[in-house]
Amino acid sequence: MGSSTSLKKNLVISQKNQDNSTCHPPHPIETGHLEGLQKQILTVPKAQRMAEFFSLLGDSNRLRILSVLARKELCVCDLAATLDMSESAMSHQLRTLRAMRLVSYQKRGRKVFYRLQDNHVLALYQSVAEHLEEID
Amino acid sequence: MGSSTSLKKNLVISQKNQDNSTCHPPHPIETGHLEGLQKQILTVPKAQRMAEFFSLLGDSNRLRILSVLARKELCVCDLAATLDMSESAMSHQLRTLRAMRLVSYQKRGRKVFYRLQDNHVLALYQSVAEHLEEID
DNA sequence: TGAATATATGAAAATACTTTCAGAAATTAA
DNA sequence: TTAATTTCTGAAAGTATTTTCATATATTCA
Repeated sequence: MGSSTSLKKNLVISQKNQDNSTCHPPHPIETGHLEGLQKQILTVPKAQRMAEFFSLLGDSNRLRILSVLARKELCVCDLAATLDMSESAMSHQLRTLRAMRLVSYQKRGRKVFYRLQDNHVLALYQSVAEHLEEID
Repeated sequence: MGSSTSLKKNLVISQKNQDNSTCHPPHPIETGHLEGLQKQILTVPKAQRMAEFFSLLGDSNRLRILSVLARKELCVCDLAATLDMSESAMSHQLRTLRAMRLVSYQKRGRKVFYRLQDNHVLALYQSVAEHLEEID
């Protein structure tokens, strides 16, 4: 069982806007007051890695998969049945979760059982759940 | 200044797989042992709201915008210059951040200054930063 | 071994997201 | 008022992601 992922957007791309005239009616900005700022902000590579991680949680099917696995390890077909997804779609999603090490798996007979890799992710999404209740 | 957003994927869609034969070589699954599970998992609407939130953080430009605003409120054109994005792209991104109430803004003269709405988001992404350092 | 079951995979189709482009709207200054 | 500046907007273009479909691989059982 190999491994590969999607979520490429945040991995590689960069280097747009090579010429520094980013503003469309270009205006003479004195960037002096911005330089200090530029050194402190999230670097592009870090932002990309972080965004890749958040993107992983930015899909309701993946979140539901994680919420099921939080309670019980489960094989692919039961996951698919529980969440009303095709087994193929489930398999693709599990692959991306695997690639980011959010789940681990164990083969038993012809079934493959998936489980959460750790509880860090759960903590994270509980934190978001709270935030969402706050802003309502 | 109106408001509208993207990130539609997690908002509305559902109801795929209307027929219950989700498994491709359909197999007679006894769903009895899954019913308890289905009641406890994240509901689709909740998962969608949560995914929508994570998606918002799932873009490196948006994360960098937030990281800049964490230090200092800034107008659109300075944000654009700092992060090397076009002002139009910046404006579009700020709109989605506004729509999800992660940033607020204040108009002064012809400039519009954006700032973080609260520090909840920062806390969240610090938590992810830690996770990312762990798994390296 | 052959048939059935469970999962995985690549490619194409279906969707979704982000940026650019062209131009509108609002504000300021001359 | 006219010109310049700043931001916003809708639509199209460019890119990315997710699902489906067809098929491959692996395991079990008869």
